[in-house]
Amino acid sequence: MGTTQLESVPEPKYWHLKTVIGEALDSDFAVGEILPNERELAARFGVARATLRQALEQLELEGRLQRRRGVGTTVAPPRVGVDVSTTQHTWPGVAEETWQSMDASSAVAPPAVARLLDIEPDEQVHVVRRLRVTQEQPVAAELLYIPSGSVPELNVTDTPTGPARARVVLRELQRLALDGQDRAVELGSARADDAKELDRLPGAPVLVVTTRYLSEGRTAAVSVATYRADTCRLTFGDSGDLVMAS
Amino acid sequence: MGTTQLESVPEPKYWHLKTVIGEALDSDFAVGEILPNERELAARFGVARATLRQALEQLELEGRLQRRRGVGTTVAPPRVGVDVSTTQHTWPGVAEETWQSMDASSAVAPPAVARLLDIEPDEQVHVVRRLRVTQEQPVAAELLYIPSGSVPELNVTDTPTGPARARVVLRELQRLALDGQDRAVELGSARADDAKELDRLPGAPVLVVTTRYLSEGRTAAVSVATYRADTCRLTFGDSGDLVMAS
DNA sequence: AAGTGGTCTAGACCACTGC
DNA sequence: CAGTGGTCTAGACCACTTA
Repeated sequence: MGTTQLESVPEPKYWHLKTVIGEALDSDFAVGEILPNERELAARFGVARATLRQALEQLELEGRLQRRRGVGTTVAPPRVGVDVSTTQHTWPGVAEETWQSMDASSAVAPPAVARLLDIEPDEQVHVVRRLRVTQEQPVAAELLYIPSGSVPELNVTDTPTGPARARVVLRELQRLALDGQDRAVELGSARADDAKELDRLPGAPVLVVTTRYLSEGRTAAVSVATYRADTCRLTFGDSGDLVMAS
Repeated sequence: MGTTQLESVPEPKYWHLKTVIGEALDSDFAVGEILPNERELAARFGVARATLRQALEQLELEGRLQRRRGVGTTVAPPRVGVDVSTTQHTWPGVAEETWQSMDASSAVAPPAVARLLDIEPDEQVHVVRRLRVTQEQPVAAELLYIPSGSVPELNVTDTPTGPARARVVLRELQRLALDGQDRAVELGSARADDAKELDRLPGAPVLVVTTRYLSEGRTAAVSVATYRADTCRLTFGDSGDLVMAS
C-alpha cells in the first residue's frame, strides 16, 4: 500500500525519524562510525533535508551524534562524567591538572557578575581564563572574575603575560581563607570565543556552571564555566561512574 | 555604500538577529509583553521566517523568550532558582511541599536505570511519579524507581490508586536508613509524557537530574527528574539568590 | 576540487488558542 | 472563526575539511 499507520496521531515526521534513527544507532552502528551524508539520508527516508536535519539536531542535543562541517556525522561516544562537586573545598588552581590556565587580564565584569561580586558595574576586575581538559578533549571554558579587593597585594605591572600571569593571579587568590562555595547550573548557548575553544560552532548548547567563592562573608571571586552540553554529564558527589541514557 | 561592515566576518544572519532582538528585549520590552508575530518580525528585519525563527529559538533556549502555539511570543521572566542540593539528607517525600505525588505503578525499569540499581533488566520495580511545582508553575517531572528489594514489606494489592498509593510507597521507602546520595545533571529532550505535564512540546530541552539513593551499601532507589531548561536554574548549596544572565 | 554540514529563502499547510 | 506558532518542502548558496 504505501501509507503506514500514522494517520490517527499526526506525530511530527522529525520526531518519528529521530526514533527510527536512534534505534538504528543502537543496533547497526558502532561508536565513531560515519553515517551517510544528510542528502542521502533525507532521500532514503523520503523527507526534505531540513526535516532530516531537525531529527539529527535532536540526536546531537542528546549526545548521540556528533556533526562536523566538512567532515560528516558520526556516532558519539557516551557522555563523559565531569565532576563539579563542591565538596573539595579549595580555591581554583590548587594542585589541579584538570584545568589548564590560559591567561589573565583586566576588564570590567559583565553586569550580572558585578552584581554577584557586589561591586560597581564599571569596576575593573582580574579575569583568568582557563580550559578544562578531560581525556585529551576540551570540555569546558571558564572565566574567573576576581575583584582587586580580593587580591590587594597583587601587582600585575611586572608580571608576564599568558599562562604565567594566570598562575600568579591564582596563587595570590589562594592566600585567602575559603569559607565556602555556591553553585548553579543552567542551559545557555556558547559565545563565539568559548565556542572556538570548545571546538563547536557559536550558539552550541552549553551547561553554564556559575560558582561563587566565599571568603570572610564576602564573594571573593566568581567563576562562569561553560561545559559542552553534548559531550558532558556533570556529576555531584562520588557518582563518577553514573551512566544514563535517555 | 549601502552595505555595512560585515563582509570580512560573515556572521550568520540569525546570530546577528539574535543579538539585535536580545538588546531590544532589554531596552524596549517588559516581562510578559507580547512581541509582534513571527511573520511581521521577519518582514520587519527583511529575512525569511525560518531565519527569524532560528534566532527566536536561541533566545528561548536561553530563557529570554517564551513561545506558545496559538498564543504568541512573550518576554520571559528571569529563570527561577530551583534548589537541588544534596545536603538535605532525606528520602524523597519527607515533609516536602515542593513535590506533588501523582501516582505509583509497577513496571520494568529502563535498561540504564536497571544498571544503576544493579538488578535484572526485566525485573519489575515500583515507579512513583511526582511533579515539582514552584510558584504555581510545574518545573519538573520525576520518575522514582524503587526495586521491591528496597521495600520488602510493601503490599500493593490492597492499596488504592493515584496519589494515595504513591504516598504509601514513599512512606515505606522512608523506613530505610539513608546513607547518602549521588547526583548527575545532563541535557536531554522531553519525552512526550513529561512534555505534557511540563506544558511544553515533546523534544523541548530539559535538564535531566539523576539521583542515586544509597542505603546499606546498595542503591536503594533511583530518581530521574526532568527540569524545564528554559525556565529553571538548578542551584546547589545556599545559592538560591544567585542571578545570572548571558 | 569534491564532498560535507551550515545557512537561507519563499512558500505551503497544520495544530492550537482564543474570541 | 481568525491569528498564532509548529512542521515541511525543494531548492540555492556558503564555509569548511580533506585529499
